[in-house]
Amino acid sequence: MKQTDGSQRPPTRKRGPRADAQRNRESILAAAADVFARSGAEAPVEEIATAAGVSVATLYRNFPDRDALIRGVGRQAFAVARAEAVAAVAEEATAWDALARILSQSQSLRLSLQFVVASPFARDVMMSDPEAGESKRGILDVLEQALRQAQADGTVRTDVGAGDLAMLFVLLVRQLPLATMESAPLALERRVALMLDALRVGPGAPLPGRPLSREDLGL
Amino acid sequence: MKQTDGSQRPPTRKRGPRADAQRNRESILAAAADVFARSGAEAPVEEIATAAGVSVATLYRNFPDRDALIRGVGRQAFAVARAEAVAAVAEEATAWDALARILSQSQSLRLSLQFVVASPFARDVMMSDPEAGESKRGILDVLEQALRQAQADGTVRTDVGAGDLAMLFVLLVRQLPLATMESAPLALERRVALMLDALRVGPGAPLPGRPLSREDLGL
DNA sequence: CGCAAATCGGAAACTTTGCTTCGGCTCAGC
DNA sequence: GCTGAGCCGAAGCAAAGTTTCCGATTTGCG
Repeated sequence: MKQTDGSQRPPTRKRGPRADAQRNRESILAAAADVFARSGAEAPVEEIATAAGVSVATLYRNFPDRDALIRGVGRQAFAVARAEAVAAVAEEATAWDALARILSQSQSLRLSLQFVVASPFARDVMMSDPEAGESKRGILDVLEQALRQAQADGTVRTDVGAGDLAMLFVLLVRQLPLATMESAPLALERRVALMLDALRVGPGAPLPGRPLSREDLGL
Repeated sequence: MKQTDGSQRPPTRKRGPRADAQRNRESILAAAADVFARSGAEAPVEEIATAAGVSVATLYRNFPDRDALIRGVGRQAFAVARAEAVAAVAEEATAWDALARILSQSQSLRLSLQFVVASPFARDVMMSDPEAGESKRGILDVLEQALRQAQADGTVRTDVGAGDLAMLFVLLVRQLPLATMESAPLALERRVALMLDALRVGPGAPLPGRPLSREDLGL
């Protein structure tokens, strides 16, 4: 676990990074978030560089090593996830609505949870980063409180905890290798909807899309 | 995709395999099923050999290459899974009971589905094996019919198909890397129970064990 | 009991895959 | 236009896994 880091240095002394370099840094970050979300935190660096439209060497200029890249992406994901969770709680009428919105819509939450529970490597990196730690705590506090509130409201079954939530979510959000790529996003939506239904007390809503057949999985 | 295969040749000509060799072959098969189930179909061969208490070279004597090993384990898993599915349907009173029993108890079904939907590699191997193909079809026929029947009985929601079932199952059955290893089996049980609850129409049963907290996942 | 063939295990050879660095070329910014 | 920050292709490494070799051991039968 190295402590190197790709953050822009404080604007003391010297010029800042060149404009195109800055642009590159951002598209790397975006591409990495994307690739990590889809293929897990151990996705090869080259895939990310390609997705970002730069060469590996360029990626390495911005992030000295894998750790730094993970940290960069993770920090951002954590921060955004927290903001989204807070916003959902503030804006939705009920705890259940907030929970449902967060779980079904926050890309950043998916990535964040993937980092801390699905990948031992990313987990180590993020756990040793104080800044990320704070965001992480924030996310979980919000989530846990929303869950408790929803349970108190009687909308969520009381025999699940925040740990169950995180676990289910991480597992269900992974995408299967095959499964006729085009229907993948819909399939994901269905799984999450089903999970929410499973958590909820009382009758839920019908699932989006149509039932998946054997053929959809190539069976 | 090679076509080599480790099956015992027909008893024509020559002596059969030596007794200890036969024993080894079986413990390799068992160990492999175990390791594949836990770590996925791309688990290193060495891990399997160790688990079986033999050396890699010995493993390679029985199964000329990775393909052959996968095929050996897969065929067996498919066959057992089909038998278990058939037995469940025959012995349980309702389609729902059969479905629940199959999904929550069949180790072989887990492995089988993992092979065909979770691992591109194993999928290729198994898909190109005619013998396995027949078992596979058998499993899915039984499963699908049980699902349809349960839906007709009004015990399972009608907006899911066999594909959804397979997908959910495969995803939920994977075990997370961390999560304080000792509680892993229980956590698995909870996930499957929750999934069954999600599929079922009307009120289900409480989940086994206790709610998982943040701490259970080390968060 | 003793031999020959079958089998085994440790270690070496080879392959693959992903990470990281190098060195010359290019272009943004003054 | 100059100049250094920044870019890219390609090469150098390292780790991990697969597969093969070969001398040592064991089984099964006479």
